[in-house]
Amino acid sequence: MAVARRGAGRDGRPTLEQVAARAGVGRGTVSRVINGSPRVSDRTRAAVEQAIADLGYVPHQAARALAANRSNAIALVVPEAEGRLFSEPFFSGIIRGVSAELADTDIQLLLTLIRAPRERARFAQYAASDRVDGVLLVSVHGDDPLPDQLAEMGLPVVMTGRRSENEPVPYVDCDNVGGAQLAVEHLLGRGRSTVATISGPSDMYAARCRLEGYREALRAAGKGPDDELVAGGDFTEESGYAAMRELLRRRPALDAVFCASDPMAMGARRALRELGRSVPGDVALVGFDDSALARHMDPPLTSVRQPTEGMGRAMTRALLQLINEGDQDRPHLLLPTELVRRASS
Amino acid sequence: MAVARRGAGRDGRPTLEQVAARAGVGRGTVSRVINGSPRVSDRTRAAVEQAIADLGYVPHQAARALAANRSNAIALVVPEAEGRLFSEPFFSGIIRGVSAELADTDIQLLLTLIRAPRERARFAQYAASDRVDGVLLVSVHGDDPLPDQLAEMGLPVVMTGRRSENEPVPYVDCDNVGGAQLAVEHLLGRGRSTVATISGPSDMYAARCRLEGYREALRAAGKGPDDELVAGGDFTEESGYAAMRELLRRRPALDAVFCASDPMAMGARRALRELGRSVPGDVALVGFDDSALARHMDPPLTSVRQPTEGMGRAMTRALLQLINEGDQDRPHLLLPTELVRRASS
DNA sequence: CGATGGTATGGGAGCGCTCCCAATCGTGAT
DNA sequence: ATCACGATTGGGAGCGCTCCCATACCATCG
Repeated sequence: MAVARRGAGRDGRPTLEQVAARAGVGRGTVSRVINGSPRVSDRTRAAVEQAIADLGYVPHQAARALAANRSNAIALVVPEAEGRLFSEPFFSGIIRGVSAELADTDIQLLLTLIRAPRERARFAQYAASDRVDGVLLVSVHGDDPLPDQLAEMGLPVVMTGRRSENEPVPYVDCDNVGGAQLAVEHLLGRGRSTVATISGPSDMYAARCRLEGYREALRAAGKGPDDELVAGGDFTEESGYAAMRELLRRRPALDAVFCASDPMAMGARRALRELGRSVPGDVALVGFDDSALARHMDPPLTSVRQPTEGMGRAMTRALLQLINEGDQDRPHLLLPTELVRRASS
Repeated sequence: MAVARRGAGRDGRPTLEQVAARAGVGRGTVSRVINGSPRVSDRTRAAVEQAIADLGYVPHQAARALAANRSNAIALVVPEAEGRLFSEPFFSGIIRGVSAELADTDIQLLLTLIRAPRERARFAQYAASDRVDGVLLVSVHGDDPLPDQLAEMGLPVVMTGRRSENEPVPYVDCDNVGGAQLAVEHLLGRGRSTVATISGPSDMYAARCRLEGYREALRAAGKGPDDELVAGGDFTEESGYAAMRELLRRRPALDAVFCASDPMAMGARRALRELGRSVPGDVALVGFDDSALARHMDPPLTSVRQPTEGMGRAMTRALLQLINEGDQDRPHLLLPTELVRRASS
C-alpha cells in the first residue's frame, strides 16, 4: 500500500483506522465506541466521537458484515402472485411498519419478489448464504414449504399470517376471527336479523377464520347455524357476484351480508343492484380489509381493518429479537382488527 | 487459523478456497470463472463449475463487496409522503419492473422510505458510503435537492419523473403530454364538442404537461384556447369535486372533462351526479393513472395508463448502465402512455 | 535452436472491520 | 511497599474475496 494513502479508504472516505489515529487511540477502541461497548472510558469515548464527527466517518457495511459475520440486512419476501396485490393497502402498511421499525437501527431492508417456483429455491440458498440476518415472509400460502426450508437452515423467519391452526414458524397475524365477529355483531346491532356471509377459499386459513368468526357471532347471538346463509367465494369480485346471486336465490329475505373480502363485497353489491336491492336499505354490507375500494364504493363500504402498519412493526420487532436472542421462544402474535363504519351498513 | 477448518467458511458453507481445492486449481481461477472472465480454458472452467455445483458454493456477498469495492445493491428510495401512495398501482408497477429487471443479475434491491427531512441527509451520507452502487428515486418533488446531492457525490441516480423542463439528473418519465392528448382526442373523436379539463397543481411538472397536452389536442382540432374550460385542482378527490362545480357554473353546456388524476375524476363524477348530469350521457369523463379506482367507478372510468412496470424496468436498465459505464450520456427516457377505454366516455 | 509474445494459472497483498488476547494502569487489600 | 485484580486499551489475526503481478507453458518466428 502506498504510504500516502495510509489509513484512507479507497474512495477517499475515512476508515476506522483514520478515526483511531485522529482520536489518538487504537482501532479496537474506536470499534468499541461504534458498537456501543461499555468498556470504554467517558473521556476516550468523547474523543472518538469527536473524531468521527470531524471526519464524517461512516462505517463500511461490507467490511463489518465480513468481519462480524452478520449482514445487518433483512429480507422482505413477497410472492409475485401477490405482487399485484401490492396495490392493496395491506402491503403498503406492512412496508411502512417494517421501515418505521428499522428506521433507528442500521439494518437494511431488502425487497425480494419471488416469481417462479425455481426462484424460491434460489432464494432459499441465497438467503442462507450470509446475505441476510433474517427473513420476513408475506402472505404465504397454505402449502408453501419456503418458511420451513428457511427455518431449517437456521435462518430467523417471521411471517404474516399463518398457514394453519398450529403454525410452527413464528408469525404475526391479525385477529380474523375477532374481526368477523365484530362485523357480524355490528350488523346484528343495527337490527339485521338474517345475516349471510360470503366466505373466502377454504384452503386459506384466514378465510376459515373469518367464517368461524361469523359463525361464532351468530351463535353468541342465539342464532343457530344455517348453511344456507353461507356461500363460498375465492376473494375475487366475480366470485362475490356469483355468491350473492346464489344467496338471494336461497334466501330472498336476507337483510345483511358479511363478505370476507372487499372485492367480494363489490361483486355482491353489483348483484344486489341488478336484483333491485338497495344498500343498505334492503341489505347491509360489510367487507374485509378496508381497501381503497371500500372507501370509494357507492355507498362507501363498512369494512374490517387490519392493523397493517402495526403488523409490519410487530413482525420486524419479532424478527430482530429472534436474530439477537435466538429462538428460545417463537413469537406467535395476534393483533386486533377494527371495524370501519361507513354507509353500507 | 485452526488447521481443521482450513478453507471452510465460518458457518460451514464452502468458500472460494474450498472450491479451488476441490477443482484442483487456484483461487484466482475460481474467481475468474465466477466473474465470467474469458481468460479461463474450457477444461478448467468445467472443472470449477463442477466443484461449485458439488459443494453448493455461493459467493459471499460482503466479501466480494469489500474486495471489489462495489456493493451489488441499489436502493429504491420513496419519500414517505408517497408511502401512502404505495397503494396506487404506480408503485406496485415500478417495483415489479425493477425487480424483474434485477432478477437475473445478482444485484439486491434495497427499499428505503424517507420520512422526515433529516432522514434525507442521513440517507445521502449513507448512500454515498459504499453501501449501494446506485439509487432509484421515485416521485421527487419539484424542489427536492436530494437527486442533485446524490449526483454530486458521484453516485449514479435515476429518477421517475422530472422536476422541470430541463432536468439535469437522468430520469425515466411517461409521456404526460401525449397521454393527455390521447384522452382529449378520444373525447373529441366521440363527438364531444366542449371539452374541459381539471388540471393538477401547477408546481408539479407532470401536471403542467398534462395541461399542455390538453391544450395541444384542442389546438390541433382547430379549437381556440378557452380558459373558462380549465379549472385547477390538486389531484385530490375534493379538489376535483370543487373544480367540477366551478366548471359547470361557468359552462353549463360542457359535454366532456379530462381530469388529470383519477381521484379528481371521482370527485368530478360526484359533483356531476349531484347536479343531475349523467355520465357519459351528458358529460364524458376521462381520468389519468388508471388506478384501481377507475376500474371500480360507476360507470368504470376511461383513464390514461402509465407503463409503470416498463418504467421500473427502464429505470433499472438505465441505472445499471450508469453504474457500469459511467455517465457519459445521461439517459432521459420518455415512455408512451396508453388510453384504457371504459364506459365513462 | 533460442528469442518473442501470448495465454492460463497460482497466489500474495490487501479491502475495512471485529474479535480477542495480551499489555498497561490504577486501586484497594495485605 | 507489595500483590492481586478489574478496568481500559492496543493491535495481531483473520473474515472471503478480487486484483494484479509473476510464473509456467506453448506455439511461432527469425
